[in-house]
Amino acid sequence: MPDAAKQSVELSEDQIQLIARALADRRRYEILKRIATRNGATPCSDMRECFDITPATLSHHMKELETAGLVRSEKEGKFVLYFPQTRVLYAYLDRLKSDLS
Amino acid sequence: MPDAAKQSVELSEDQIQLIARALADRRRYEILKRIATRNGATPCSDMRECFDITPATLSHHMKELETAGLVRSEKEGKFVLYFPQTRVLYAYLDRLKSDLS
DNA sequence: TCATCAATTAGATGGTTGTCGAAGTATCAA
DNA sequence: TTGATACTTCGACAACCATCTAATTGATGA
Repeated sequence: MPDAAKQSVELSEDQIQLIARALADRRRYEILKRIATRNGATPCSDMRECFDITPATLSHHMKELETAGLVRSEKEGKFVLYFPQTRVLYAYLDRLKSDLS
Repeated sequence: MPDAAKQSVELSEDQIQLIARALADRRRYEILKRIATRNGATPCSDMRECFDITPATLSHHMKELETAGLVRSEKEGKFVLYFPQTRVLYAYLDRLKSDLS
């Protein structure tokens, strides 16, 4: 785990729910999995090919993931790149652990 | 963490989704939190008082939590007791960690 | 400038789900 | 046996959400 991922992040109750709901959709889960395991930039186009999904639907899901704080986006010309926000994921895991065990 | 919680549990893709969806509702999250932190039996009646909730709605949520495998129930006369299934929660956390980081 | 490609937004639709009241089932005590 | 209590199931309703098509914005290259 890189140092950046160890920095603690404060998650509000609302963000906890946003994250939980973001993870509760199968497609979003798979998309996030892909972005997370890449550990670098994932272009939007990459996912369109991979998931047999409409651009509109993909855009919707990406917004959900970004609103939840699980990914960050950057524009690169006419493309969009996505980066996993590992700190937020770890903060969520820590929160689940401390709330539910 | 008790030994029982360390035993690994195999979670199917479907169960992953069931758990994620179970956690995605605020009320269910609070209910589970209460059951989990008790670390023993939590009577159904206990939650009715605590959460200002209709019996029907509570019953619905408990079924969701139980179907997801996050709690186990036992009938005690006319009461129902709930027990946290810590192993399942930990299996879910492990899964998130390995899938998403 | 114009055509093209990438992605977002708008609007519509169908399916899912959280909620409740009412009826049903099960248990216990008098 | 009767009544009360604890919970479940049923049926309905409203809100939410994933999905799509079509229209829009924005950037690139010819």
